[in-house]
Formats: sequence, C-alpha cells, structure tokens
Amino acid sequence: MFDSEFERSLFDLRKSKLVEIEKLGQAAYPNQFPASHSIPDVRAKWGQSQAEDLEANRAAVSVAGRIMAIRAQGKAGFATLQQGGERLQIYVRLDAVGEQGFALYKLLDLGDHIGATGYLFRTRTGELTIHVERLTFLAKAMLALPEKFHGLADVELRYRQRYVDLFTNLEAREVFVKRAKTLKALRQFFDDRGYLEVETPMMQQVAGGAAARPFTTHHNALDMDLFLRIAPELYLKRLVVGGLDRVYEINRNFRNEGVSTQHNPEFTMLEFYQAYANYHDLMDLTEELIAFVAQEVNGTTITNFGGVEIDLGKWTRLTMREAIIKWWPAFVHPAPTLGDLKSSEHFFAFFDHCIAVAKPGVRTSEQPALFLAYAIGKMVGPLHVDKVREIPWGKCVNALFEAVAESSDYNPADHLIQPTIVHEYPRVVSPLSKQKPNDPDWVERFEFYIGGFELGNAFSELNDPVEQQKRFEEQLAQRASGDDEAHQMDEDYVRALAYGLPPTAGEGIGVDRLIMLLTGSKSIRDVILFPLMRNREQGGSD
RNA sequence: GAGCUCGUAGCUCAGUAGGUAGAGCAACGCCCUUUUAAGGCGUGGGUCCUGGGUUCGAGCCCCAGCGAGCUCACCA
Repeated sequence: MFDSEFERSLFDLRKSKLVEIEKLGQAAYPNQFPASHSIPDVRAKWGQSQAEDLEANRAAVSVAGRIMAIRAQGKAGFATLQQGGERLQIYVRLDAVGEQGFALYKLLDLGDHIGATGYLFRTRTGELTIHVERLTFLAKAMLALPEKFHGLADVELRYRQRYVDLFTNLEAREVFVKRAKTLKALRQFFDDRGYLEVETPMMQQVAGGAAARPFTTHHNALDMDLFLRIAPELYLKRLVVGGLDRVYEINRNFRNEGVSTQHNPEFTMLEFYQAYANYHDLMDLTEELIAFVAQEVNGTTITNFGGVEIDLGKWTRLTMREAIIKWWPAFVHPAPTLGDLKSSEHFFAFFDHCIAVAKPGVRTSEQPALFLAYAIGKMVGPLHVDKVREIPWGKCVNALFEAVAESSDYNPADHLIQPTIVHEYPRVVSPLSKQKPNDPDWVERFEFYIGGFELGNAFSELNDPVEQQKRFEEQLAQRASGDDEAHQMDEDYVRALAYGLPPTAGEGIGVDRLIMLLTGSKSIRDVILFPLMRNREQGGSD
C-alpha cells in the first residue's frame, strides 16, 4: 500500500490526528451526514444571489464534501469543499464554531471529508461561502493528494488510480458523466422506437458475428471451453427469428488483439436489429441517432475533435467504389474507373493493363500494379504481383479502399473526418450480409466513419440458410488457408435461419468511440474508467 | 508486433560540460479573524525505474530489461 517512507509516516501522523479528533467528541468514521443540499444544489440556487440578498434572507445550509484547498489564518480560516463535481468555499472562525470546532478545523487535511453547517454569505471578493457554525468530521485522507494546481498529470497514474484522477481532475469526471448521458440517450432513442433491450450470452461456444480473435475461458462443472464473445450479432438475430422484431443490446465485447488509442480489449458495443427494414433504412436511422445523441449530451451537433470542428448532423454518403476513385492518390496512374471495380473480370483486366503499361524505373508507390499488390498485401500478408490473381477480387477492392481511404499512408488526413457513410461492400468480406438483388457480388452493407475512424457497421441481414451455410463454408476455407480471423461455422445459427428470419437490417456501433467524439477525447482510454494496463509489479514478458 | 519519446521527493517539474541532487506544491513547527495557486519565518523528505558496463567519478554516456505515451500494423 505504501510507496515510500514518506507515505508511511504521513499515514501514522494522520492516525494520531484521528485519535485527537475522537477526543473532540467526533467519530473517526461516522455512518452518515444529513446534508440539506448538495454543492451543485447550492450553486444552482444561490449562485446568482447578491451579498445583500444573502444578508437579508439568511439561507441556512448543510453540505458535505471533500477538502480540496485549505487556508488557515490564525483564529479563522477557509477551505474549499468539492462534491458532486462542483466546489464551494467555507469560512470557519473561532468565535463562530467555538474552541472545539476550531480545534477540529486545525486537525483537518487536504482530502478529508467533512460536513459544514451554517449560512451563506459573500466574501469581500464576492465568493459565495458558507459561514460555518458547526463542523462535522466525516472521513480522513490518510495519503497525500496530488499537487493542487496541476492535479494528477501523469497519464499512467491517471488510468491506474482513476479514483484519484476523478476527484482531482474534474474534466475527467465530466467525460464519464457524458458517457452516462450517452448511454441514456441511446436507450431512449431505441426505447422510443419500440426496440426491446435484451442481454445475450457473453460466454459463447462459438465466437461469431465478427472477424476477431477471442479470449478463451473454461467452465469447470460442465468441463466446457468457452469464448468471451466478440459480438452479440448471431444471438440477436436468433431473437428476431423468435419474433422480437426490434431488439438492441448495449454491452461489452472482448477481442484478443492489440491496444491502441482506438482499441481496448474489452469495449462497449451497441447492436440493434430491425425486422422488415433494409440497410437504407438504417442509414437514415443512423444519421438521426448520432445527431440525437449529440443534442442530448452536448446540446449541439457540433463537436471539436483533434482541433477540427465536426458537425454530427451533416453527412455524406458514397459507395466503396466511389470512395476509392475519389481518394485515389494522384501520383498512381492509370487510375481505375467505376467500371474497373465492378466485377472480378473488369478488375483483373484493369490489373493486367496496369502491368502492361508499367514502366521500369518508376517508384513502387507510383506503379499501379505494384501499388495494388502492396495495398492488398497489407490486408492478406506480403504479396508478389504475380499472386494478386489468387486473391478474391472483392478482398482486393476492400483492401484498396482501406489503403486509399483509411490508411494514413495515402490518406491526406482529411478523409472520413466529417460524418461519412460508405456503402456497397464486396460479398467475400461480408459473410453475414445480404447480396444486392441484381448484383450478387456486392452486398447491402455500409460502415460509417467520423473523426477518421470507423464507428459502425450495418447491413441487410442474410436470411437464406442455404446461402448462409455456403458463406460459412467459404469462411472455413479461408480459415484453413491461414486466416485465423475468418468466421467460424455456427450450425445452430443456420438452423435458426431455417425457421425463417424475416427481412431484417442490423447495425453495430462502437460506443466508446462515439463517446470519444462527443467528449473530444483522443484516446479510448480516456473514456474507459479502468482501461487494461500491464501488471506493474511482475512485469510482462511480451 | 515495429518505430519514436519519456521514467529525478507524495504530486508538478528543473538538473548546465560527466564532478557528492534542486524548486514549487504537499508535510512538520511558529505567526496571521474575508483568503482563494493566501502570505511570512523555520524544518524534514531521494534505491535519480531496474540490472549490467565505460570512467578516478554516472541522474547525465553505452547495453539489456521493466513500465508508460504517441505513431504505425490488426480491428470497432
């Protein structure tokens, strides 16, 4: 518990102060304190009152709070109490609280919790202050608080000791208040539209519904290996089969992958499904949802993220193919046309053309053929130009999109910052989505991006059990050829579809990332109360 | 997993050229009855992240490790 001799001796000193406090007739750890107002209440009610009003109509209040500043001046003194995320000053003078009361004041330390009973007034400098008539000791801080002006600034300590961060950095507290408001607004939005909130298993025998590596665990009594879920998707659609036409779930997903400013191994996901709707309906709903939540949380759809103003009420939509063409790097030519990306045949014809016109001596990044191989290689592993034809063209197109629009290699940093919906995805990268009626190589799917990262993924759900079985088999083949994030087979899910899933559209939204946008937080760790950290004592081996 | 940067008192940070470690806040003692990053006088407090190495001498230079931040990769 102690980091140093300094802390140990401080702790011992505070213990002896507690004994002195008990001698004054106060309990060291009392059980309650009947405050008349919270500090935010007091500020809301009397924050604007003038000194004369407070004198004429004396307001008796009793508040509790933690001492964040204390300034003794001989036979009087001030302290600043903090509670409910706000602060209020108290004024304690010997002739008002008596010998015992003032003796208690002198035994107080930064961080202590106290109750203050008295009446409100304004000091010479105009600060709203409680003129204390009775002090009540509530609990002692046995350890030293961080520096009062800078607060706790060490990022690592802020995450590891969030309990200190929360009361020393009120901006940190505000982020989590907004987090709660966000969750409330999301629920309200769906409740108002007749969606039922449900909870599906977090421990699953088949970790499906997304492409990610799972955590494994074990149930002893049943002697059964289980995975922590990577997505609730397949269970939610089983519920739609069961006749729950509109469902949503907000809860944790677990993915056994790296951490970054945008990834925490456990993160909060919103997923919702709506029968008789398709992905176009969800595009509209998404735009409405994000604007609604922004209004509820911030009172405006404008948010500032990384120095850029983003309007969460203004959206653009474009197809994946349009996005590739729009953001194709100028120095790579020839550039593809919409037609070149339309089908496998057209795409590989374009690819062959790129090889044919390739000039020796031109930099790799400016050679379309090599650029394609490089871009695709980023997705499937390093790739020689000759091998590109072995990759399903849909994967190639998806890889191009990621290289050109998402990756920072070619992205001039202004892509996908303002709210953008990218729709029409290749079938091979979307094992659970429904094909476009007249174009079975493409599926009815969209993702949306804000602030430079992906926030959500949605599609018209594939509800043909025969096709679904086939897609799972395609995935198994990719898995066999080394893609360990390819989807697993879920027989029971196919059986559920066989009972009949109505036409349905579904969507998943990364809630932590949404909160990052709404609070201007650059790291996901700033919106998660206790982000995962390496064990400090033992140290990791990798 | 890779690259870059960082780790000095409880906290926030300095630390010159390699020459026996500093400030402010916090703590302790004293003074002070409208202060607010209160003020004044005085005192105590350090495995300089860890382990090696170079050197007469290392907080500083070199190597390895641990932890963190950022960027990239993977994903939402």
